Amino acid sequence: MKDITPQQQKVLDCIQVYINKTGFPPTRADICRKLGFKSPNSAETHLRALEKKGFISIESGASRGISINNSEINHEGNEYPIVGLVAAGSPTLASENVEKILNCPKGFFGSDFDYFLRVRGLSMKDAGIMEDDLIAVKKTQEIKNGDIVIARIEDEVTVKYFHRSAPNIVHLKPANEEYSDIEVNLEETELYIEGKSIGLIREN
Amino acid sequence: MKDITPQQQKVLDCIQVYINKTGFPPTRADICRKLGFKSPNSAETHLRALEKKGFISIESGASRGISINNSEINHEGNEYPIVGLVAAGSPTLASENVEKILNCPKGFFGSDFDYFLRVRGLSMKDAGIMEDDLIAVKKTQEIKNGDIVIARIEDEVTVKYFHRSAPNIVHLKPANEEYSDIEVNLEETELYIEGKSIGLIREN
DNA sequence: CATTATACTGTATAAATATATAGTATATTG
DNA sequence: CAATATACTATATATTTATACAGTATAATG
Repeated sequence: MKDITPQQQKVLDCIQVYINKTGFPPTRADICRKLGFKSPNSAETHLRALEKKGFISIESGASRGISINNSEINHEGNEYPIVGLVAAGSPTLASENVEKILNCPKGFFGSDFDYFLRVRGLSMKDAGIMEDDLIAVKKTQEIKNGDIVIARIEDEVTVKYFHRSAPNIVHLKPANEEYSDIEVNLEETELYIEGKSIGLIREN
Repeated sequence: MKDITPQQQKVLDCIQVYINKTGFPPTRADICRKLGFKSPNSAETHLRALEKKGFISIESGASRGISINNSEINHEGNEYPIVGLVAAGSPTLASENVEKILNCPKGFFGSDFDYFLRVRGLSMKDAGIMEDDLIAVKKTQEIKNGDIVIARIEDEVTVKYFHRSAPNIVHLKPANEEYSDIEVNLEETELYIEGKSIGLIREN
C-alpha cells in the first residue's frame, strides 16, 4: 500500500464517515459538499488516486460504486462471518464469500474461533454434521488425531476427521459409510489445514 | 417489527448479500436481476413494504439509498438456561435442573426460543442430534408433522420427530434404526408437548 | 528543465437510477 | 362482498450521477 497524502486521507475519512452515517457510499457531489470542493472533478481525481494506490475500489458505471478496501476483517465485538463452503478454493473471508454476519458472544464455544463455515453435503453425517449446519472454525495448525478439520487438497475444501497414521501419511476420514477415506501422502500432494471445528450451530 | 413475507425476506437477503459482495446497496434493477423480476417496480414495491415494516430505510432521491435497519444490535446478549434432559419428569426451569446459563443473542436461530435442553442418548442420531448437544427449545403447542418435539409421556421426557397419523394417534419417531417408534393413543395416554426444537448448538 | 503528481474550478453530457402511472392476478380480511 | 395487501409486468421520465474535457497552479522528481 503506497503513501496517502493528507488531502487523500481526508477524502478517505469522508467516505468512511459517510458510509457509517448513511449505510451507503457518497457521490462525487456528496464529497464536494462535505469537503468544500466546488467541482465534482476534485472528488473524481482524488478517488482515482485512492483507487490507484489501492485504498478503495470503484465500480465503473455504477452510482456510489465506491468500496473501501478493508485489509483487516472487523473481528472486534462479537461479529463472525458465515463463509460458504465452496467446492473449489479456500473459504476465504473475502467479502464475496461472506453470506451473512452472525452475532455470537465471545467464548460461546469455550475456546475462541474465527468464522462460521456453512456445510455442504453429508460426508460427516454420522458425526452429527448435517447439510447447512454452521461449523465454528478456529484457524489453527495445532491438530490432534480425531479432530474435525477443514482441509484443502489442491483447491478442494472438505470437512473431515483428521488422522495421521505415519509422519507423511494423513487420512481424512468421513463420517458416512457412503463416502470413502482420503489418504494423503504429504510428499506427493499438498494438504493445507484451514483450521478445526470447535463447535456447531444448526438453525431450523 | 411486523411480520415479513417469504418474498420480502428474499429481497432483504438479496440486499444484504449485495452489500456484503460489493460494499454498496443495490439498485432496483440490480434486485430484479438477482431475483428474476422483469419490472423495476417489483423491487420498488417490495422495498416500500420493507420500509413500511421497518426492516430498511430508504433515502428518497438518492441512488442506492437503501440501508438495513439492524435492530438486533442494541439487544445485548440474552441469558438462556441450559436444562438437563432428565429421564423422568418435565424439564422444568427450576434451579435444581438448570445446569448453566448461556448467553446468546436474541433471534440467534431466526425465531425466539425459551431454553436450551441438554440431549441424552442417541435416539435422534440420524437427524444430527448427538449426545450432549444443546437443543434450543421454543415452548409452543403449534406443532407440524415432521417437527422435532420435546414430548412428555407420563413423566418420561424424550426428543423425537412428531407425526400425527390420525386425529387421536400420534407417532413419536426416533432418527436411529436401533430405536423404535412410540405410538401414542391420545384417548388412552396423556401426551404433553413441552415445545419444539428450533436450533442446535454443539460445543466440542 | 521537462515530466509527473497533486489539487483544484468550471462546464457538459451520456448513462444510471428512482419513481410514478397503468395494468393483471391472487390471497386475506373484516 | 368490498377492501386491502401481496406480487408481479410494462412503459415513461425527471433527476441523479459518473465521467470526460478544458483549464490554472504548485510542488516534487529525475
